[in-house]
Amino acid sequence: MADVAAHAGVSQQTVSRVLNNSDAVRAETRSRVLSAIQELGYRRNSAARVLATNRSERIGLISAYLPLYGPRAISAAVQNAAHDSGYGFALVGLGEISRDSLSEAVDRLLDQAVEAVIVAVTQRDALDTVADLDLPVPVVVVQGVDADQPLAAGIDQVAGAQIATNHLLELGHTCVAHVSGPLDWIEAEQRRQGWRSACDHAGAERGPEFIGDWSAESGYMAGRELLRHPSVTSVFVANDTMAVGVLHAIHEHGRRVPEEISVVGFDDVPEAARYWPSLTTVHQPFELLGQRAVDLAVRALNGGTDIVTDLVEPHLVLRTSTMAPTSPGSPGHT
Amino acid sequence: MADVAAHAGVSQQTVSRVLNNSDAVRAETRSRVLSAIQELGYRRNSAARVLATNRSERIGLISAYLPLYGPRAISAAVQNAAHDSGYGFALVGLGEISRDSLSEAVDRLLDQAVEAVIVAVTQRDALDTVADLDLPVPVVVVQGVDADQPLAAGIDQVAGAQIATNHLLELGHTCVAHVSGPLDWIEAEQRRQGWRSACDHAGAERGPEFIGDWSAESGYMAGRELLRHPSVTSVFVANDTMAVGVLHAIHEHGRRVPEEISVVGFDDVPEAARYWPSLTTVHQPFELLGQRAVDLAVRALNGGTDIVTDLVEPHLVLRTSTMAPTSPGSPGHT
DNA sequence: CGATACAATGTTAGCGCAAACATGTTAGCG
DNA sequence: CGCTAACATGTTTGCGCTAACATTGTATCG
Repeated sequence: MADVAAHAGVSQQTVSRVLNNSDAVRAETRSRVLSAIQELGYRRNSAARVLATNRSERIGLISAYLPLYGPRAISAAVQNAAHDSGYGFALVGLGEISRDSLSEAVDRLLDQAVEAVIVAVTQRDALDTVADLDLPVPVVVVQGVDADQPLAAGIDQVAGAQIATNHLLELGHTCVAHVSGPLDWIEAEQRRQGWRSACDHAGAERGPEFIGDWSAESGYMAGRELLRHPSVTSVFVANDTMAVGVLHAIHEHGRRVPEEISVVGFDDVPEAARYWPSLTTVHQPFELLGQRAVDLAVRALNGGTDIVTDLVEPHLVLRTSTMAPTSPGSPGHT
Repeated sequence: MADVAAHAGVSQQTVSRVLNNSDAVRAETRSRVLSAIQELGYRRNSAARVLATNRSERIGLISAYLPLYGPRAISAAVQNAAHDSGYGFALVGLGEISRDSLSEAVDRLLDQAVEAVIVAVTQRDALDTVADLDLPVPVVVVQGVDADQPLAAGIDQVAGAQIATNHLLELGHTCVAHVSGPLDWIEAEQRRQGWRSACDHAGAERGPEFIGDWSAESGYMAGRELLRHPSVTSVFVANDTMAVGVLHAIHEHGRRVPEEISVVGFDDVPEAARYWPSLTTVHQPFELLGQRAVDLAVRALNGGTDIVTDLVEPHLVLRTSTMAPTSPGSPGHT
């Protein structure tokens, strides 16, 4: 920076002012400095800047299970939103969920001087642990929003599950089975709760219930179990990936979707329209969620102390894996 | 740090020595300092450290198309490998590929003071552009490795495509069609080349060829075209996601996989075993690739100037979407 | 037993930048 | 024409840390 200053015939501080877009610099001086910068290929040292200002303009995200579609989509959305808000972004993925790994994740983020932390780990005890850790920066919880948490943004999982289940009920199915995610996930629990309440509210029978681990393989296992209940004509699966497994099991058993069994997924992964058959599913507005989460963080950084819980609504995407139940023997065709 | 020093009754420099695991500190002193750190909840300021040492111990990754499985898997693998090697990790994803966006990506990484850059953008012109940018840090290219690039690690795409194609040929198919990715992707081009050379080498007919964009939708479109060639009994699809679309098209047309048409994918996504039918595909060892890439970067940082191109081998995963061709009319069953 | 080495610690300086304050320079006014 | 205000720029200082050198204490040796 001193070199640039010398080259432009100004003081180092003036260069700093140009770089920070201070308006106390004459246009002519500014351009002289800018061309000196250009000429020397100067690049500001961000470590020194952070040290001097004590601001990093970076926010951090802690996420677990990044191979899964949901966490991944959230991470991408938060990154985009942070960038749009002029913040840098640091991600740390969690292998397992424990007090130690969470604490290490937080350490890594604080080492990177993040000004706020967004937590996308939707296990109830993980959230408690983080609250326990008592961070020196604002913490925003994203997805898996439960009660009225301090700073939280989420997609309404219960509503999403109800939409999915109601769709099946409105088609005339009298019994809806469910394949859930691991129940220590808040999302899994809430989707299950939405399914239950929709069935109960409609006075419909709750079909058999299976617990998976979000993987296609677990969906397949659940699907095989499901097929031992020949009366079941519809199933709400808690994510699209498990739905792939369920579909596989059904095909393998020689039964037809949707003629004999209707299937609804959750997530609307990009391939969902080309699964076989094309999968009716619940679409979650992750981009919006990311923006909301970053907004909350930024607001907290700017002194906002309001206790906000921000819930956005998912919607159903109708495809061909669902239809009205047919009486046994009357085929129907896609 | 001064507080800690005062609290432990030592100089600030001794605290620094403890934090840096210098062996010139008596054990008793060390523990006294450590407990002072504990007590005060002290945390080292990394910006100051970076400023003083002029080392960030961070490497950066530039990746495009992160929603796709391949780039995503590479990114995760590089992150893990970097962490294992004691390096921090900064990721910048690219929306579009252009000189400007690449240059901005590089800027963002250099702003984060990365010591090396790994480029996972496998478009030929993008690589040229990056080479052009003339970075002040080592650059490692990962995947889409072509000639003998300076520092590069990749998975042998040609070999992978040959394995896939040969598998079909060995089953007795006399004609293998191909659905490729966008041909400006080095990987797409190399997989196509592998398919061509395998066919030619075996003296087999190259079936019709379609160009997709890696998406299931494009695979579906390609599949529909493919079905207008009723003589085709096998197809090698350049990734699993497009294979989903191809399978969808085939099912929709009322034809059976693998009895009438065999399908091979590429990538071995986690769901591949539960697509319908279970998809034979080529598995890429991404974790290994990430390690190799980081190794190259670290070696370059430590003064290694060797011109290495590191190629690892993929392997075929046999599932049920492939079988020997049957003469028309003789069904066969899964 | 004094010289010598080495181990443990302290002291000083500077990394590159921005905040705060000091100074110079111009225009506007009565 | 002299004074003031507003603007443009320069100077000084310190952010928290480590490198390099300086100092002290302690064992070792002939």
